Amino acid sequence: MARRTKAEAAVTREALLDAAEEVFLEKGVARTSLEQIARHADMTRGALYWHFRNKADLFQAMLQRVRMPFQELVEEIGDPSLVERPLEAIRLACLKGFERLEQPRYRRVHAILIHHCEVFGDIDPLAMQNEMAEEACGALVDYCVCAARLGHLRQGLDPTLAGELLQAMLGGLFHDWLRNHERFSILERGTVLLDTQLELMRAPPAG
Amino acid sequence: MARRTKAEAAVTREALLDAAEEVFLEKGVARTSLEQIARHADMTRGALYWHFRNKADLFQAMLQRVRMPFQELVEEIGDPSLVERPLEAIRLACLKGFERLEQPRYRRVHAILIHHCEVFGDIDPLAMQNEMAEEACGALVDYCVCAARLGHLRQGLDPTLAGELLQAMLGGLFHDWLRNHERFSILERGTVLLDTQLELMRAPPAG
DNA sequence: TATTATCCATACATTGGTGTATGTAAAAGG
DNA sequence: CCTTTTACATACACCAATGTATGGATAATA
Repeated sequence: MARRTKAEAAVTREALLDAAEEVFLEKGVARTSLEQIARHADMTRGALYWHFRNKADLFQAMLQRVRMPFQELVEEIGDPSLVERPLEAIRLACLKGFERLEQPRYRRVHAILIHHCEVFGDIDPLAMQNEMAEEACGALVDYCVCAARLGHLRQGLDPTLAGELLQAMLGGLFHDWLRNHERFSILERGTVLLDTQLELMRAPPAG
Repeated sequence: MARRTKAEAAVTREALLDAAEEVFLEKGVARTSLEQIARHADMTRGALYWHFRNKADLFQAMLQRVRMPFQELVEEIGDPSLVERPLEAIRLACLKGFERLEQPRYRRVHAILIHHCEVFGDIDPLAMQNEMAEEACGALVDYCVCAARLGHLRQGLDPTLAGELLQAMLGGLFHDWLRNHERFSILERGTVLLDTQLELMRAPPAG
């Protein structure tokens, strides 16, 4: 067969990553061979081994396409007045995250990372999950501490505990949804649950 | 070698299950061979294949030792007055669950099911997780509906949403703890988080 | 006590997957 | 236009794991 141009090669690489997402999600990472991925992309293992060193390398490249740190979500909103309304910042950032998660690529890759892969090679999925959770948790606690200083939190509610409650609730929702995304929309249910929880934690209007 | 007595054979079976727990948790289910499990129990694959048909059969037997349905926890408390205090029933049942999860066997097997195995053979871990989550969620919602009827829930708080919030929060805590149980005690942090959340959802004392 | 079934160890055949080596035709680059 | 490199396909050697077949020694049991 003829050699492909650079652009075509890039397309091939993306196609291999797309195929990896689909097959990983369906069969699990451990049970899918590189042969299955290659055939699913109408390629051979030769193409796969040219673009990636092995399965672990392919896996990391797949993750690289769906990075979504919590802080960036807040910054993307681009509303400077949110500094004075930390609870609203949490709300909008979470909604932005929900929306992004409903894109097939984000949903699939996160589902693979959390529910469809084990340790293999030099890949430790739990370490990656820990990193992401730490980032999100730390930010939420910080925002809650800030909210408490501004008197936005219900009296007597420890701000750290408030942040950890949010972290736990969002994490549980996240895991539950990724387990079977067809049961409900994370954007719809997430919005309702988040608003309810924030309402419980918010200081009642003065007067 | 000599044939073992029935009691010795039972001990062998348990030893194989214990070994499976430890190796599964350390290496992941997919990456551990039956040979590794057998050697870790000072046995050979011969013993393993005599007691279990294959890895999937061994896996199911391992799960069988740690069943913990939510309703049983409530019944085990054996306090009939809890019918009139559904929020307290939730609280005590969760605390009982936390305590049980700190036993190595429960912790290990649940960690394996949730974080260290993929689909294999006729085993679908996600389906099992779904079953357990459904049980717990349904019960929590029911208890919250009951609490609302008794006027124990904060005014304006939808009882179904309250139950789903609890479900999400507990699930998130559960997953987070199983990911790395050395970071904190689920009994301690779970108690604090649960009490905080219940306090937020409880109707303020009249008057 | 003779027989049978049990409990396991050992040995073997088979297979699916990996990594690499080699082939090759065209695109890049001068 | 010529050479080199690229972007794969094909082929091969290797290994680890599985399942089963067989062997053997004793507990169970009648």
